[in-house]
Amino acid sequence: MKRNLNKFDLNLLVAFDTLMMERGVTRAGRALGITQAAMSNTLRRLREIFDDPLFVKSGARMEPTPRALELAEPVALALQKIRVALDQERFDPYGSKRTFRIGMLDYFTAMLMPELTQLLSRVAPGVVVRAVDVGGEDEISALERGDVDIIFSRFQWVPPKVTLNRLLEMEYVCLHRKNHPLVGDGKLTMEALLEARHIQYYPRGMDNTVVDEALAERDLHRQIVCRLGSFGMLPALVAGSDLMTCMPEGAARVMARQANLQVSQLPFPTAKLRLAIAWHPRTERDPAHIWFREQVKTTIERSEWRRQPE
DNA sequence: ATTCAGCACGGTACGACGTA
DNA sequence: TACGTCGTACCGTGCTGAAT
Repeated sequence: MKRNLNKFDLNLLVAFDTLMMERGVTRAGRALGITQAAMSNTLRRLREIFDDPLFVKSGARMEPTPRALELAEPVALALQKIRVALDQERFDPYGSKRTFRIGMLDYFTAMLMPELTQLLSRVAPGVVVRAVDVGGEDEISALERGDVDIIFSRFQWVPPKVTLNRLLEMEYVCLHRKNHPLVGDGKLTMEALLEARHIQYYPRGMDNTVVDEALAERDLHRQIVCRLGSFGMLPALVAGSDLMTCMPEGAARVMARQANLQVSQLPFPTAKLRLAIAWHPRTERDPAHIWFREQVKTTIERSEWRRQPE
């Protein structure tokens, strides 16, 4: 059902969110600084709009209906974004000359930086972003030392004092040159994958790749003839040979576009790469940091490499 | 918690007026 | 004549207090 936002009173979402938290009309009204009667009327309007009771009496409390539970998270997230946006008025991005440091592996840099810098050139032309290559356990200590402002990475574990915001999951894929002799009609078979010679990319802090772990579970191994600790030479090596490499889909799409390569789905399932950003609580309420985290999140949410290829 | 009556406030429509 | 601004009347919305 489509709603016209012009006709929708967005204050109702604040009331809904408060009802979810307080589980009572009187308590929610008190929290919002209105009388219980006004709150009851607000609930009536919410019920009309969503065509659902939303909250039903259960003992002394008003419990949410399934429809209310369905709405709760998206409404809370939207309100959180608005609150963050309103907090930003104390930081002037357009006039700022600040440098923000992101700790991330080099292939995340390739994924994030083109679109992030493009976004910043419009909204904060004086802001500088510095990519700091950190890996594995170093990531958290770099954050704690204040060497970086945020980390964009996969995290197996973070200490409780670090705030983590999971953003996306990504499949692993295989990257190779176009018209590769082992890849017929654009589909990569297990036989071809095992017959091919591979470059293994192993950034700092990642001893074994997810793909090799998934193969090992099947008692299989790919032929690794070259191991690289950095991302820089990968596109040229893959483009100029019959070597294949496996990596997260987002990075593979960026590389494929840059070096005119081909991305193929793996012929077996692997664990997904779970990407998140993390920051230290001391920067939690800092308007400049809040603003910068939003820019990073927005870039990731809108990024080209998250969209399905045509 | 719900409903109702009364009240305040803001938005909209419309006419009068001034200006280019 | 067209356009913008201002004042006024009307209406819808949301509030409070009281009754249920």
